[in-house]
Amino acid sequence: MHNGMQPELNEPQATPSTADDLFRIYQFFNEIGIIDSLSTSHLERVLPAGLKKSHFGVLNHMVRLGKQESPAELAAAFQVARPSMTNTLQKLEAKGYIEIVPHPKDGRSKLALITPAGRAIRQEAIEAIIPLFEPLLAVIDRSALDAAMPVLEAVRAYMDENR
Amino acid sequence: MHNGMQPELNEPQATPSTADDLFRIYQFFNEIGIIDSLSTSHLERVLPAGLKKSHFGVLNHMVRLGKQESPAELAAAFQVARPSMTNTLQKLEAKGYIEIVPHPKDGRSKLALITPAGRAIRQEAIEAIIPLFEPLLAVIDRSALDAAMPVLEAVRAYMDENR
DNA sequence: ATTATATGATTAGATATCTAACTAAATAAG
DNA sequence: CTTATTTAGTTAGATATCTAATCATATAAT
Repeated sequence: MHNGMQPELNEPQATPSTADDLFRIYQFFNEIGIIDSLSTSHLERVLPAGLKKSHFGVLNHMVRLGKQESPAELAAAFQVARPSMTNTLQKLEAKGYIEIVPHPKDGRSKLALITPAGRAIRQEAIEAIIPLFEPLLAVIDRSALDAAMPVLEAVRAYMDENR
Repeated sequence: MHNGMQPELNEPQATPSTADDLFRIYQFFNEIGIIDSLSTSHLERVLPAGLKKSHFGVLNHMVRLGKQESPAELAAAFQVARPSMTNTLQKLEAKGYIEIVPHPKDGRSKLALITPAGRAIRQEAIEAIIPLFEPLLAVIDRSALDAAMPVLEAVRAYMDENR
């Protein structure tokens, strides 16, 4: 249904063809791309207060990790450009979900702190997400996820290193 | 390294916990999102003539499928909004890679045709992509892909149906 | 100490994507 | 037939992301 590189159809069957492998990889990334855009729109449709995926991600990260981080650290954690994180943090601050204070030890840097309102909206978001994810458990079970995750992690690690 | 929902740590081990499954799904989508952004930037760094992933996707789709399609059909095939496809096609037409003609049977519609220049740049793009994908064959082998793809396809199909 | 380099954050500018609204044409309903 | 609805494409407006450039501060080098 979707696009893909041209597979070579007349390969000998005994030896796995490199062209075919490359075609599989292309299909793999295509599938990844479609899933990402579908899951992002599904997610943002249920997030409260007009939160974007990136906004929820940061709030959730802050609650989970429980430590104060600089914009640069957050940008690195989420693999986004620094100006993108500046934008995300400005939006969150404007909505009162985080506070941005000067870094006590480094005059160049800052620290992002989650506010009580930020914690509350993050909790609300999680409760909105759960019914979104739950039906998926019928489609992909735990063992299928267990099989897929290492592949995803290997691909990500490779691209992360060879950036 | 990345964000995720809060896993519940004190679950009984005998029964697989639903909260843990939900956490896995969240991690899964996170991994998907990171891979998509990394692979998109890797891809666009090597694409010729400033082609975007979406531009290459359309050209490649046209060559592979070999039939003339309308903007609406292309938007559906790539799961993007129609105005997005309008934009993509206008860029491709401006660069001379496609031509857009009226649909012979439907006055509302149009047809996108690839030009010789479009075929040439698509071929050039493929040759640029191959060395990008090849090292990945050392990281993910065919059997790992075989294991992962059905999971991806199941997730995509579910989200596609429950849009 | 002074200068050069590296790092953190932001601003500026570009662009791809989205939703909502609009126009035109085809199809269905009456 | 005439009208209502659906479908195709585009325009308008908003926004999240990116790269390049700028400014400030910290660290290294001389």
